[in-house]
Amino acid sequence: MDVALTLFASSGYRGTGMTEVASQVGITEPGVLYHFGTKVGLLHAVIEQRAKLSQAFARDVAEQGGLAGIREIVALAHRSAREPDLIKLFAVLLAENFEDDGPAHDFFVEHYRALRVSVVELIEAGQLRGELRADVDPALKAVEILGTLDGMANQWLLDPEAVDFVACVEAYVATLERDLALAPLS
Amino acid sequence: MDVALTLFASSGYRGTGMTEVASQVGITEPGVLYHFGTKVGLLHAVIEQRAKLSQAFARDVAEQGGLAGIREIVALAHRSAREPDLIKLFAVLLAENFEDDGPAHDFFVEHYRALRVSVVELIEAGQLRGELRADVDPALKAVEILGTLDGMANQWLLDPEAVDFVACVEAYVATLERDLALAPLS
DNA sequence: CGAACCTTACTAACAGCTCAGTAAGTTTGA
DNA sequence: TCAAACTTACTGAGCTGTTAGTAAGGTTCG
Repeated sequence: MDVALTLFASSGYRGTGMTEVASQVGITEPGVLYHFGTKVGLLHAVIEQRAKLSQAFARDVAEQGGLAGIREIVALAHRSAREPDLIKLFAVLLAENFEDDGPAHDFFVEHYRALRVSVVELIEAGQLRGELRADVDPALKAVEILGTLDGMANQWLLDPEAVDFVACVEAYVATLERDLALAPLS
Repeated sequence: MDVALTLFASSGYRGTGMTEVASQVGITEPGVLYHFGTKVGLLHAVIEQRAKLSQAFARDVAEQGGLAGIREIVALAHRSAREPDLIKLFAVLLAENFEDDGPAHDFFVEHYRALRVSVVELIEAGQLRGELRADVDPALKAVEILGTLDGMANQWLLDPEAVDFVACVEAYVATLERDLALAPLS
């Protein structure tokens, strides 16, 4: 599954053959199919394994709530920068599953809905506590925050020499703190 | 090329065969190859045609400079929402070309560098005019703005029922105006 | 005539997947 | 204790379908 992750991340689901997955683990192609049944089975096994970790982390961040939770995004960026293949996997597979009939379309729909719920809860907690300004729509802000992280990551994956992902996230989080906080800091 | 655009957008470059492109225009596969030589030739023809329009629009927006330019992003969002296939094409092909050896890797690297330069110039113009606050790094902000638009569009493409792209862009642009403007508006 | 445009026919490579068989290890029963 | 029965984890061969691309030939039009 580690091999499949790396190959799916670099060549996409459609672009990787079972023969290459098999040869990189030192067995034959039917040997891999014995364990996962089909290629889609392998895909599901890989993404579900990783998604559980990712969503659990998102829930932990959301539980902190408000400004503390937002500041945790920087830690998440540091962790992500150390695992570019994992970020690439999700970016590549997302784009391969925009269409309704993609092999992981439903997974990604649910995945992003769950992530948005986590962020919405984070913002609402901050608003109730009087920590964050009340005139921002949590639903719209959640799309913005998740989208910004994904979009900046995409530019970093494409051109790591030109884009410093961690620096971009730090600057964005600073903006969020400045804009979302109830009382201006400076 | 319109057919290829739609197919590349929905099935990706790797996922579309020349036979399907050909059949949808009513000729055979070698008939298509006669015009574009290879499949990569067709890809280049499609993306270069559309990229010229896209970059010209970005330059026009950037020329306005400062707050007026930022407000133009809303108009861009309205236009994009009417052409989901075009947005999907670039999102899908970007993800297929993260790797150095992708058939359009170099194009996308240059494309995003050019877009970032346009946004940097837009911000710097506003700062020189005293319209935008001077303590934001234009390079980092450019990655953020382009990334946010891409990332929000991705969520919209994946799940149009759950994500209202135009509303998200309007909210984000409002945030930008509030945060980037030198004097707070409210 | 001759160039533009397209067809039919083909090739070599590769895709996912099935099937039959096998070697090794584990469990069960007298 | 020893062997039969069964499970696990594969291999090798092969099936069917599809891929991009080529070679050669023919039609249409100026």
